[in-house]
This record gives sequence, structure tokens and C-alpha cells, in this order.
Amino acid sequence: MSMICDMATSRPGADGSTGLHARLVETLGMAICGGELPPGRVLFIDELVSRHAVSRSVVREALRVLASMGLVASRRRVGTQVLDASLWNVYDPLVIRWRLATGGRIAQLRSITELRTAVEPQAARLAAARVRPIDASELVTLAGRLWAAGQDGRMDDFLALDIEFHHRVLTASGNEMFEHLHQPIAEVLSGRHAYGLMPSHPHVDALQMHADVASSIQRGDGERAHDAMVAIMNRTMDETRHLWDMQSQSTTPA
Amino acid sequence: MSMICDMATSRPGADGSTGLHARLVETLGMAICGGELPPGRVLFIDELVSRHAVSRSVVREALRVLASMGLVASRRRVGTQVLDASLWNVYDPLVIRWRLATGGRIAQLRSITELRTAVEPQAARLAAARVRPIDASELVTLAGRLWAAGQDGRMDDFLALDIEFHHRVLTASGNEMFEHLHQPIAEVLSGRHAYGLMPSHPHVDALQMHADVASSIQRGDGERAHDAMVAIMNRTMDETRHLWDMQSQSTTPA
DNA sequence: ATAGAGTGTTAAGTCAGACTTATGCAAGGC
DNA sequence: GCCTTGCATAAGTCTGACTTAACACTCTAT
Repeated sequence: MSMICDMATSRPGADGSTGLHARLVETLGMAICGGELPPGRVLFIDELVSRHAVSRSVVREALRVLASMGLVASRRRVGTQVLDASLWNVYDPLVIRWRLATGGRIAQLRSITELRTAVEPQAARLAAARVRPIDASELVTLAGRLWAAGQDGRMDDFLALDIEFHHRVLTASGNEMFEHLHQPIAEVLSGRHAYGLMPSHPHVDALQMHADVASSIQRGDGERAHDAMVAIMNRTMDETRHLWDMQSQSTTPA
Repeated sequence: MSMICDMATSRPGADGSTGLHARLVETLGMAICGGELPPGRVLFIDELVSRHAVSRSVVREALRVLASMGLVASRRRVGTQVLDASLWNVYDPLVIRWRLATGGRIAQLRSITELRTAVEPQAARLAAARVRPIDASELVTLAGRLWAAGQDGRMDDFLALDIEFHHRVLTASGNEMFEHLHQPIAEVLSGRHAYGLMPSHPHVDALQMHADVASSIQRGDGERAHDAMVAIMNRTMDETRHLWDMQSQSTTPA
């Protein structure tokens, strides 16, 4: 991997770096997404300097980054105000991560899962038309290993393979916006696993659907790949829908 | 609109603000997205201070924001390096805007248009299940006005109504990630209009499809709303596909 | 000749003080 | 009660100093 790509991990919080900037962005971001700093709350630079024992420039730089994510907005004479959740950039990888780690988890999980139902079938269709033969072959191989891991109940392997499978489909779609969704999708899949939301043994039907997606993509059958992925997404929705049905839907009209 | 929402416009460049920070973010962001600062190029803080006649803290804050968008990465002793386009956050509203305004226009246009073919049909389906009656009624009204503007050839009105129509469908879907796509979609629709990529008179079939979406949503017929929106998106793809077919597809596998 | 260790230089990161500027809010006048 | 004005407040910007991470080069041992 070239150095140009290596350097991307220097994003605040992205690599667990311990720089003051990255830590403050993480601390404030989590506090905002978790509701500890609720919308409307006004923050002052000098107060944050004292509370977090860092210099003014560390605070200012952190607030600039949070503002670009839509979490806060600064105004002269007023201070820096925490914004309503509806203004947050829900596609920012860190916002997604913070919400999945805090009280916004269910809302974020539902948002991404619904987005997946739209995106992944279409990605499968495009992949069937654009995939390189070598990548299609690897996808079929991946589906085979997924099957074996599922049958054996090796859930850690299954999770890793499942993430890789969906990543490969998104990449093969040839659409950069689809491809960039792989990281939040990976986090959602990891989260489902961590929260015990996946069956202890994937149903053989689910395993077959993944195989269908792979072989349809390999054969260039976009419609069939699309439909097989729709089936996977419908099953995923059925398995996770109860999570948000159990609580008031903040984004569902009253 | 409450002050909490008002303050969101303080994002750098979002409101044409003339602060030094916002201007530098815009200048560097456009230069990077436009290829004037190509991937691999190393920037030094002191050089940027001289070239742009601003202080070090203005430069540092701007680079922090650009780094959070994935456009650059700073490393001690090395400098700040422009990253490969594959690492940019393609969902960041400013990155989208800069690419639409520079050489990345066609790639971004294609990405968003393909994303729309995935998202908007699903949004229409969800909207049918979730829309409030008052909003459904307004959507039908909007479709009627769209029809009239299209028939009369009032293209400015047609554009504004078209943007509003798609925005309302995305909002009615009840999914925040769908809703947040309305801004880049609006920019794409505006861009198509500005580049003369829309027919001077929308075909009556296209007008009918919008009416179908609206009435299906009002009747709660998700499948029909979905299919009508698929028809709109297919037509949109047919009208714009030649733009990227004319040039080497950077995201299509070789 | 090559690999590893050590060191120095380089650039970012952090700190602190000073000054500027936008603007919100309160007071006073009409 | 409303409008204007002035002041205080907080962010924005500038500058100098210092710290620190780490890259690159040199030297030594094998």
C-alpha cells in the first residue's frame, strides 16, 4: 500500500492516535453524539481549555473539525453551539462510529440497514456488469468459505468473511459512493455480532443467498444478483427490525 | 427555523462567508479536487502561510478540516500530503461541491446518479408506508405544478419544483441518510440544468412518472411508488449516461 | 556490501500572549 | 414601545517560542 494511502489513517481518532487534537475531537464528538452535550448547549473556548487542560489552539482546531461534521457551529460573541442531530453529517465515518457507540446506536443502525437495502442490491446488479473475471472468481470462493464457516459455526470467521464479501460486492460495483459505504457497513455487521444479534448458526438459506449473489455476478446476471441480494437484505431487516420497533422512532413521522 | 439550525450555515464555504478560515478551506479544497494540487504533493505549513498571506493558525485549522475530509494527511517531519482521490470522503457536502465544480465533475455526477438509482426508488417505497397524509397531499400538488411547469416550458420553475419533489420524497422516507442526500442531489439537478443536460421540454412520460410516484405514495402503494421512481431513474440514466461513456471511466475496472 | 543502531535535522504539534473583529445585548433617547 | 448607539463578549487572527515525533543520514559491526 503506497504511502499516500497509509497516511489516511492519521484522521483524528481513526487510528487510536494519542495526539491531543485527536483525543479532544473524540472526547467532544462522543459527548455530543451520546447526548452528554445536548443540542443547544453553548461551549466556550476558554472553558474547554480549562476543562481539558489543553491549549487554545488544540481546542480551536478540534472545534473546526467538529463544525465541519455539522456537530457544532461557532459564532462570534455567542460561543460554539451544539447542533441538533438532524444537522449532523450522518455519512461522516466518525459520526457514524460515535453514534454506534452511544445512545444514537439504534437510530444509526436502522438508517444504515435501510440504506443497505437500497444500495447493496443495486451494487450487486452493477457488479454483475462490471466485475473483472478474477474478482468474480474470488467472490465465488469467498461465498464457499462463508458457507463452510457458517456450517461449522465458526462465527468469528463467518463475520470476517461476511464483511469481506459485502465489501467485495460494493467494490466490484465500480461506484465510489457504494464502495465508501463498506466501512460503516462493516461496523454495523461487527456491532450486530458483538451485540448478539446474529443467529448462532446462519440459516442454510442465508448461506445459499450469498452463493447466489456470487454466482450471478460471475455469470453477469445482474437481475438475479440484484434479487438474491434483495433476499439477503430482507432477511437482515427481519432479523434487526425488532430493535427499533421496540422504541420510539425518532425519524419516523409522528 | 431555530437558531440551532441557523448556525449550521457557518460551515466553511457553506454560506460564502469571507472569514480567512473558510476562504482557505475553499481555496485548498478546490485546488485539490481540481487536480491543481495532485495526490502525492507535499504541502508545508510555512509555505502556505507565505503563499496565502495568513497566519499559521489559519493554515493549521484549514488543514485539520481538509484532513477530516480525507483530502490530506499530515505527518510530523514529512509535511501535509495530498491524498489519492480514492481516500476522499465522497459523501462530504463540500467535497461533492468541489468535484462538481472541477475536473472530477463527471465522476461525481456519475457516482451520485448511480447512487440515486439505488436510493430514490427505495425512498419512494418507504415514503408510501410512512408519509403523513398532509405531506402526501402536498406531494401530489407538487407533481401537478411540476406537470404544468413542464408543459409550459418554464424550465427554471420546473427545476425548482423537481428539486423540491425529490427532496420531499427523500424526507418522507423517514430515513435520515436518504434525507441527507437531498443536497448533493439538488446540486446535481441544478448542474444538469446549468450544463444544458435537461431536455428543453420534459417529455410527457417523465411528467407522468412523477405524478405516478406522488399518487402511489399517497395511496400507500410502496411497490408502485418504487417502480415509478425506477422508471424516472432509468430515464435519468439514459439522458446522462453518454456524459461518462464519452470518457475513460476512472472507477470502472480496466 | 548490508543491516542495524544512533543521532541530528525537519516539520508538525502544542503553548501562550496579544490584538482584531464581529456582534449580541443592554441602555438611553424619542 | 421602538429605534439607535455603545460596550462588552467571545471568536478570529497573529506571532513567537518551545516540544516532540520521526525521517533520513551516517557510522559501525558483521
